[in-house]
Amino acid sequence: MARLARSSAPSRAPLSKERVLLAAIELADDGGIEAVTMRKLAQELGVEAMSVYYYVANKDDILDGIIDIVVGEIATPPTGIGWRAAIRASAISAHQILMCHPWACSLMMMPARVRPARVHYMEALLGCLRGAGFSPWVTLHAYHALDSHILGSTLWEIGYTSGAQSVGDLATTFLEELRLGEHPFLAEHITQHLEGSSHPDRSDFEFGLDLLLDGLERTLAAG
Amino acid sequence: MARLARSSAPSRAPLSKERVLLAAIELADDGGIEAVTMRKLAQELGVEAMSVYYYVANKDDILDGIIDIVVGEIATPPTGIGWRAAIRASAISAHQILMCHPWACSLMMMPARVRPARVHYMEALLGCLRGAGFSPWVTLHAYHALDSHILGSTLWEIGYTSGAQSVGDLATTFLEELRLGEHPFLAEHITQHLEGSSHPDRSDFEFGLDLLLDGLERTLAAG
DNA sequence: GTAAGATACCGTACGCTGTAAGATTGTCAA
DNA sequence: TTGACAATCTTACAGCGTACGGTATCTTAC
Repeated sequence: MARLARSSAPSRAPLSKERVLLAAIELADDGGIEAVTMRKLAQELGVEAMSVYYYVANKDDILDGIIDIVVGEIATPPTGIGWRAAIRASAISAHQILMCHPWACSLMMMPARVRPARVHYMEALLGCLRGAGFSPWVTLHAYHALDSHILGSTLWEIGYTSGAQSVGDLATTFLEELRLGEHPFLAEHITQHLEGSSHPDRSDFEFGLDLLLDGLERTLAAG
Repeated sequence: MARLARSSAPSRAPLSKERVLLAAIELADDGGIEAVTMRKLAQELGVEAMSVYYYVANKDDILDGIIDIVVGEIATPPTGIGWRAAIRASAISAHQILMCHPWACSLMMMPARVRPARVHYMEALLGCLRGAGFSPWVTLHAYHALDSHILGSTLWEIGYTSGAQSVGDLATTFLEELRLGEHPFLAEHITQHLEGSSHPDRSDFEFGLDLLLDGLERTLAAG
């Protein structure tokens, strides 16, 4: 009878840490990371707030968990296509994934948040660099340069694409508040952003990426 | 009499927006950005919480204000020493300033926070690039690549230097939780971080910076 | 001298947050 | 039937940003 009661009320699947984390991601995708509160999350799951704590230690555990799920979606550098193409593919994958979850970038910036999927990603990227013949020293810096570019550039892109309600609003804000007339180079820069992709072949992101890869390639050749 | 009463009670200087912001910076430097609450801030100023609102619109106004003060400390690219040396000097200045205010990096990542000092900084950097002969298109990407590197690398450095209470703690955490034995490249990477500066001449930060500058120099020559 | 108004600050209150502690219910084994 | 365990809920609390309105002091005009 009790068992039947449970199965006859399928409107609420049994909770699990995975279901909690997936609901949190959905909430964050919809309303930003500040929309992820324990009460809203519980409501989304058809449950009371404190019930969530049976599956997670605290809110930080949730944040750690959801960025690790996102990081897990990033393609690690594939083997057999050369280090440069492999790293390029992985970086572009990371950029794409992070653009789908605008909240993830700033969360990932906190270096404390290193969990299994990120460990796996880091290991793969570092291994790719070392395997390509880079010294441990160059590998250290190359990793950070790549990581910084991925997170930093994506963050800027998110800011420009999702931050403004309309192009007009943004332009007005800049013009009035920031006295853009007195800042011609900044005006040019913002115009470029507002006009969208500035180049047919290569995105903003890829330009900076190739700049780094070129530099690394030359470092490797100079050995 | 009343005027005398005020001047005879010099224990509390009159409030001002500047005093509020400076107190907020001090609070953030000491206890991280989460230590900056309206009540603690007011207490620091010898005042009640709501009094602060006479000088700032809301808490976001404070956050905007304090990062703009920090950005204002960054040296813009000096003139007369060539674009490369100028940008290098400015980037190193930014890195140093941001390392002194560990909370500032993640705050700056939010692209909404663009206020006068940052406008001035952006204009100077963009102008330096354009003046060096870079096209608007390359300048756009160069700016983002440099900005990403400054914020991203500094953020990593902050995480490694201020995040862990002790080297032992950190190593133990990684070893046990992240199964570092199964991740040799990551283990190598972390060891490099824990051993401190990996190169006598050039810091971690400068290596990635020079990688970018090299790439830009070549782009300019190939122009 | 006195009234009016501006300036600077404070008290109270509200709705929100994360979460500690303990009660309650459902399920199953002995 | 009894007890143990797992899963969930109830209640409560301290802290957060801040809306609203009050109060004391200073400035100015008449």
